Parts: sequence; C-alpha cells; structure tokens
Amino acid sequence: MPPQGRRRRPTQVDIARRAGVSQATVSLVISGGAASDQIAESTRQAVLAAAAELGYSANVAARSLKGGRSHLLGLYTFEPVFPTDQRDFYYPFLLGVEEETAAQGYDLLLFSSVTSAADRSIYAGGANRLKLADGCILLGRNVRREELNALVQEDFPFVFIGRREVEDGEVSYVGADYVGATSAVVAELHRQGHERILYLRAIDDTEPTRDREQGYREGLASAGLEVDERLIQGLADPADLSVEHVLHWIGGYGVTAVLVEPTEDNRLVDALTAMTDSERVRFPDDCSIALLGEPPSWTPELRDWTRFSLPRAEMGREAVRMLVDLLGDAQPASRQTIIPCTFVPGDSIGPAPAGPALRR
Amino acid sequence: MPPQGRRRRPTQVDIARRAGVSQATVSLVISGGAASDQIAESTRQAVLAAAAELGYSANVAARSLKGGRSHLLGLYTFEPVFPTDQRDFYYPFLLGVEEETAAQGYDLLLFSSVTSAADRSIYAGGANRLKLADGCILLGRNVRREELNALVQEDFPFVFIGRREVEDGEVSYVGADYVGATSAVVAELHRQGHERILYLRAIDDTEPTRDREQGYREGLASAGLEVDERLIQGLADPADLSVEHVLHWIGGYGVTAVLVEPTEDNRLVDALTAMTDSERVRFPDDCSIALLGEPPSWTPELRDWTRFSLPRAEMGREAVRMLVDLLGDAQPASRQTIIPCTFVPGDSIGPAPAGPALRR
DNA sequence: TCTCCTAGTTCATACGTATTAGATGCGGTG
DNA sequence: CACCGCATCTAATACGTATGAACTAGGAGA
Repeated sequence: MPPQGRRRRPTQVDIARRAGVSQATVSLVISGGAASDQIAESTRQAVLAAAAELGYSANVAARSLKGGRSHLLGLYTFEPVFPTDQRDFYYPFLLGVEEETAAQGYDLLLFSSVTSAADRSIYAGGANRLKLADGCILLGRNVRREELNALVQEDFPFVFIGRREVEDGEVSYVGADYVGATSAVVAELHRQGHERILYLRAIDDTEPTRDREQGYREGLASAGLEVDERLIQGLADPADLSVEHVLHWIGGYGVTAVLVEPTEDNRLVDALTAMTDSERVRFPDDCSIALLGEPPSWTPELRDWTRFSLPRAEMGREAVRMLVDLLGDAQPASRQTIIPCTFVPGDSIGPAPAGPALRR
Repeated sequence: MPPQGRRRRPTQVDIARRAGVSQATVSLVISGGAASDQIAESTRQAVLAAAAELGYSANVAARSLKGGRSHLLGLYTFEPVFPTDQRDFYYPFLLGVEEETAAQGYDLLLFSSVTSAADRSIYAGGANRLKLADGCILLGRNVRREELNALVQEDFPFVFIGRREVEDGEVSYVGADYVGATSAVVAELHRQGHERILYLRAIDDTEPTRDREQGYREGLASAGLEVDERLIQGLADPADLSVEHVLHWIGGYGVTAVLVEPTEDNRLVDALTAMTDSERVRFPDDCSIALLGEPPSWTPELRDWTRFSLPRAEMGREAVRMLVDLLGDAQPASRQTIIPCTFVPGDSIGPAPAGPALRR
C-alpha cells in the first residue's frame, strides 16, 4: 500500500526526478558546502527551485544515520528532579547546559531518571540508554557507582558536573572548588578571631563532602590551628541543627563558629530560620555561622547567611564545552576543570565573642 | 580506515555474529514486542546475553529512518527561553511536560530554538529537526506561522500548549480558557458595580489575546452592558501603564476598573508596582485593576493582584497525554482541550467608587 | 585522428534497523 | 515415502542521505 494516511514527505529522489538530475546531484546541491562548487550554476538553480516547489526538508534521521552522529547531547540526573526544592537546586545547571548546547549546535536529550528509578537507570534493559546521544552530561549527588564505572569502562563520552572519581579510569568533570571556598571561609573566621570552629558535614561520604572536609582541614592548617576531631560532626538530618545542640556545642566545646553543609532541599534553611526565630542564640553575636554552599532558592526576604555560591549556570556551560571538545577528534584540552566559588559575606558571621562561653 | 580512535558502537550485526544468528533474529529479539514470541527461548537468551556483553544500544537514527519509534518526545519553544523572566514563565510547563513524558516511558528531546533564532528554526538547514522525535510539544507566543503551517501540512504529530489555529488544517492543542476566565472577571467586576471597564490588550493579534478580547465582550454582554470600543486599547509597552494614563482614563472616560493582559516577562509587574508606590491613585479605592493571567514569578512580598492563573504544569501533562494518544493507532480521544483557569480574588479590585470621577 | 584533461554529473554503496516472504528441519499423518 | 504443518530462523529489501569512484562530453594538444 502506498503511503496514504500520512502523506509521504518529498525526498531527494523526488527532487531529482522533477529537476531531471540524479539524487546524488541533489544531495551535492542541498548539503551545499564542500563539493557543491563543482556543480554548474544552472543545475544548482534548477535543483533548488524543485526543492522549494516540493517543500523539501531533509530527513535528520537519514542524515545522522549516514554521519554516525545524532547531534544530540544527553543530560542525565541521578537524583529525581521532582521534589520541588531539589528542582530549584538543579535548575540553574540545566539552564547553563541548555544554553551552551544550543550554542554548540546540538539539541538536548533529557533522560528521565525521574520516576520509578528502578527501570529508568542508565543501563535499563541491559542497554546503555545514554548512547542515543553523542555524549552526555551527568549530574547528581547520589551517583550509582557501578553505572559510573561501566560508563568509564565502555569509554562513553560524558562529563560530570561535580568532581567524581572512580576506581580505575578517569572521569571528566567540571567541579566547584569546594576545597578552596571552604578554606577561605575558615580563613575569614580566623581573621575575626575564631579558633574553635565546628564543622557539620553531610553523613554520606561523597566527593563534595570530602572536598569540604579537606578545605576545612587545610584552612585550619593555614591558620596554624590544630584540628580537633570532635569538632567534625556528621549531620544526618538538617532538623538536628537545633538551638539545644548549638548551645551544647558552645558550652561544651567552646565553639564560637559553625560551618554547615547545605542540602539540596530546603530543610536546612528551615532549620536555620527556626533557630534564628527562637532568639535564644543570636547570630553572629553569640555564635557565627556560615554555609558551605548555597541553599537551592534564594528569596530576598530570607536572611543573608554568610556562604559561598557556585556558578551553577557557568558550570553547566563549561561542562558542555568540555563534552563537545571530547567528541572532537583531537585530544581534549582538559578533562577536569575546577571552577572557583564566590564568597558571599552575608551577615551571619562576626568577631568571636571576647568573653567566656555564652551563659544564659 | 577501520574505526580506531573511539570504539565503534556495536550494532545488531555484531550481536548476531557473536550469538551465531542472523541480524534479523537479533532485531526480532531486541525490538521485542509482537513477533518476538516466535523466537525460541534459548535463542532469545543467547542474543540478549551477547547484547549485554557488547553494551549494545539501538541507533535511534536508523530506527526512525526505518519508520520505527524513537521513544522520544520533542519539546520546541518558539520563544528564546533565556531572558530570565520569560524562563520563569515557561518553566512550569516544562516541568509538567517532563514529568508526564517520563511517566509515559518516553525521554524528552529539548530542541533549542534558543540562540540565534535564524539557524535554529524548526526547518533549519532545510531539515525538519523535530522528526527525530516521535511527536512534539510546541510552546510559545510568537509562533512562526509558516512553520506551523508546514508542520500541519506534512502531518507531523504535535500538540501545541495554548490554542493555535492555522488556515487549512487542524492543530491539536491544550489551551487555557482565557475566554471564560476573562468573562468571569468582568462578571465579578460588574457584580461590584463597575460598568466602565477598560481593557488593555496586547498589541499583537495572537490567539491568547483574541480569546481575552472575546471573553471581555462576552462578559459585558452577559452583564447587559454595551461595548464601548474606546475602552479597548492596545498596550504596546507595559511601561505605558502609568499613573498619568490611568488618571486620564478615569477622568476622561469615567473608567472605574482596568483589565490588563500580562506579559511573559516582569515588565508589567514593575509598572504596576511603580503605580502603586506613587499613591496618586489607590487601588482598589479609586480604581479596580485585574490581570488577565498571571505574571511569571510570584513572590510573597509582591502585591496580591486580582488575577487568574493557568494550571501550567497540568497543561504540560495534558499535552503529553494527548500527544501519546495521537501517536497510538486508534483515533485520538480529542485533539483540542481547554483547561479552566483559577480565579485569584486578590486585593486589587473592590466596589466601584460611588461618587463622580476621582478629583484631586 | 587519437589521447588526455577537466568540469560536471551519475553510479553504487554504506549507514543500522525493521519487516515480509520464504527457507529449513522435524515430527507426524495418510 | 510423500506430504503437510509447525516452529524457528534467515535472506532480502527498504528507509533517505552522503560520498568516493567512475563515467561522460567537449575541447585542447600531439
């Protein structure tokens, strides 16, 4: 049965017939570029005219089948992106990625790890779904290591947003300089007279957390301070950051400043707000506090916490540039980039309290 | 030269060789579904094993060239999405689309119309880029009509978010009920005693604007009011909505209420805020005002303007459902859906001033 | 007149998959 | 033993494009 319901689109063969030339000639004219200057001007015009009359448009599928490239870049997120607050965290990355993808002449393929994570993993059905794209940007905190390993093993071109390491093999990434940024915060606190600085780290042992811890240690070292291991504590749930705990740390450990690693959702900010509202501890008068990063969404009525912020859109853009570079024939310029963070002074740190520990 | 730099992706032929069967068999096993139950279980296992070992994944281009399904849904936005404020307007649609796309087991292909619009149009490079996807969601106010026509002509499956019409042919869409919502606002104003209601419409003649105008006229008619054509005015630039103008309308035309169509960016809100701040006209005491829609981003410190809001995420989801429906063999349930808007009472309308026109 | 060149064009094929119409083998039936 | 049916599998082909090799015509040179 000849195509009947849905009308068949005109092909180069149709144009060729109409213009009285061969399909190859049509291809040469249409795809223009290199070899097309061997074509007589009259022929070229005839072909173009025929193409216009028929309303021809090239078939992308055929083109990329022939060329081996799909001109798609993938974006895969390990985290479900739908809980609203995480969404706000990842959105800026996505914007940067999208913008640069377009600038590079690619389209963006959004892999939905989103729902029922079970069957939407990278290797769903035993096959690497990402391969649909020429290369892929990866994102997310809770990386499934086996999958990351597999990706590296099979030499699939990808760039991770955020520093990631695997056992054997090299991961390309664009990371934020958590080490330097954290160290800088410690330095600033020390400048203001703080010597007992509590570091509340995330409970899981991922690269972003390790980097912050390293920055903390380096910062203390640069300041000539010893690391008191009791001052490094895991914070399982942001809600645990309560006034009671802070009072305990101040009283028990002589802490004058607290560093805390934000979560991708809004729970930490909620906890902070609750603490501030209670007014049993005043920040920064009784205790300084700084965030090692930036909570997802920043609204003006929110307190201007001392923190540092990552250039999320820029990281997205840079990741795409690196990926495109990777796809090129030549050796890529670099496979790992660390981008500096911006220190936001804010209003939640101040000079260390001169007197003895706070007593109320 | 055999592929050398980056390893060539394994194909069905590779699998076939390894499993000792033919390519056709591999295809039958892989694409699963219909005819694959004719395959012996042992063979099937062998093929799947080989595929897994080689890290096979199907080539979309080849698949869609052959007429198969790519399991991709496209999303194309006519507007550049990057000016920050427009971004906020379109984001909720995107979320809905993404969510439902995932739920339906598709991946989402983001076509970037984003940069240099010239070469990123649908038919860029003489090719219909959308074709890579099985179907496509379209979005955006400034539709390029020729392209929309072409899409309809070649019978490509797509759904527009927002009502859109073309000369000959039928566009599938999920629209917001601007007519009903606008009419309802007029009714409410009339209930509060307003009879001279100014309607500030967008300057361009697109469907969303036409629908609002129709709603305005219908609302007046239902209220038993005549339409005074002088009270329908085009608003080219939101900044033109100044105190001076409002005073003029109140004094000159006896206007007691203003309806204004919001833009996708923040300019209208800025103008409104400026007007409120000046305090030369008090809303709603001196004049009621309502927005025929919702400005992109709503932050709590912003005034709670009377308005109606569209269920943007839901529209996105519904559009995807409709598209998937369209892709199925059966006749789609519907090709046009209108979704009601939610009236937000807000605080910017009130009873019509009893006395004569405001004088200061 | 024959060869050679060059500009202009066509031939033939490959890309990776899906699909239809056979091919193959095998056990059973008349 | 010929034949049929059944269960599996394969051969062949089409999809639309790009491209290197081959061809053609017409003129220049020998």
